[in-house]
Amino acid sequence: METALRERRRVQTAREIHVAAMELCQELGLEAVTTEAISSRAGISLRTFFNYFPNKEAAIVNRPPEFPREAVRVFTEGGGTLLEDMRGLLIAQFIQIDANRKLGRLFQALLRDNPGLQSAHEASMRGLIAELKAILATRLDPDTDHLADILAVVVVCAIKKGLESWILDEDRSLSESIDEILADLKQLGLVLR
Amino acid sequence: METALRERRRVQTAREIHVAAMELCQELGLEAVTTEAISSRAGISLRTFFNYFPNKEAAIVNRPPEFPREAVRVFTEGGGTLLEDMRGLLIAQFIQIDANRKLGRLFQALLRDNPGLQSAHEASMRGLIAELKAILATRLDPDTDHLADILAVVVVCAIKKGLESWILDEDRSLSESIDEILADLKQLGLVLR
DNA sequence: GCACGAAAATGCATAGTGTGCAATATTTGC
DNA sequence: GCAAATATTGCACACTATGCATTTTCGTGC
Repeated sequence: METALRERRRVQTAREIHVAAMELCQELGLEAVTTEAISSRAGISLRTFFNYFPNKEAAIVNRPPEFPREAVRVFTEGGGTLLEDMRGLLIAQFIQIDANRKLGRLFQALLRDNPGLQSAHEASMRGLIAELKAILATRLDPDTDHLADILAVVVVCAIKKGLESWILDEDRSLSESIDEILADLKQLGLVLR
Repeated sequence: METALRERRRVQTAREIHVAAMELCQELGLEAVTTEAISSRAGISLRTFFNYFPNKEAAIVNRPPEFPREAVRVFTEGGGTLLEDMRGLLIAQFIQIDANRKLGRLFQALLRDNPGLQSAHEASMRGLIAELKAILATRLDPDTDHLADILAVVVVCAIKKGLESWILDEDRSLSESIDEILADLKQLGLVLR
């Protein structure tokens, strides 16, 4: 267990920086936040901040949670249609966000109020898109597998939309939002015919 | 015509900065390029550089050409299916790029070789997506108009893919690439059913 | 032509960013 | 406890980006 503990500590530190960054952004607005202030609140040196994140935007945005391995396995082996099986994948993903609903809500608010976060957000989404692309590729026929990346973009875009409406609305249930996303995708299929 | 001349001059200066930035990026790689060097090569002061662009990435990426007004009008009034009429829109857009094919090719190469340009590129694409969203909204039924933004994302993503393969391949014709884009979109419609 | 005013370019000062490097501190396996 | 690996930190430094005051340029009306 050499790495396991250190790894956990690193994750913990990254999280503390992330939370400090988000709080400061909420209090002062993105422009007024400095890496210095973030480091100070997180209880680390400025230099250490840059060991964890390349800039303040990245610290605020952090990374979206990965798709859970188990859900990915079920999806790749899944027996339903693509969209049906996607439902399980999305639920597994959303559950992780739901677990930190408070931070999630805060982040969505920051994103809405600070346009300067968009680029960093999209950068972090690229990772998710790449992941999803690989997952989708396992389910696509040889004649449609070149669509994997564009399909991944579509789904992640839909997820973003779903998150926006879900996380800002207290009364919205998880499955409600997901079914809305899937309905949108199905409808998109019709429009593109 | 007080502004017209000045406006043209501004556009010209912006273009000179843009070209200088691209050349330097090609010669030295993104990391080694400084705003100072760009300004110097463009024959302006560093301070003036920041009157035109917020950072070096933006100068290299510049902005994609807008959809030509006339083509937009034809599209919104168009009598064919969505995808059929989109063809005209894409052709009008690609023609503008074709007019500066050399710079376009250079830019695609820079984008491929310098991952640090991705964020700035996507930022510039957001403008195009917003534009396209508004255009598409004019053609969508009330029951599908909430799909305008996701549809715009899909199309722009397809355009990006088309550009990548088109602009890097000497022998590829404009309409060939566009038809490939449209075929992809149609196929995507099937996959999403 | 010429003077006026708007727009653009510039110089300067300054706060903030991000990285390399070397020194120090901490943790881990033994 | 000790040695190796890993993490944190301080420092120096080059670069980024902006506000502000000044100068330059240029189109306009006389």
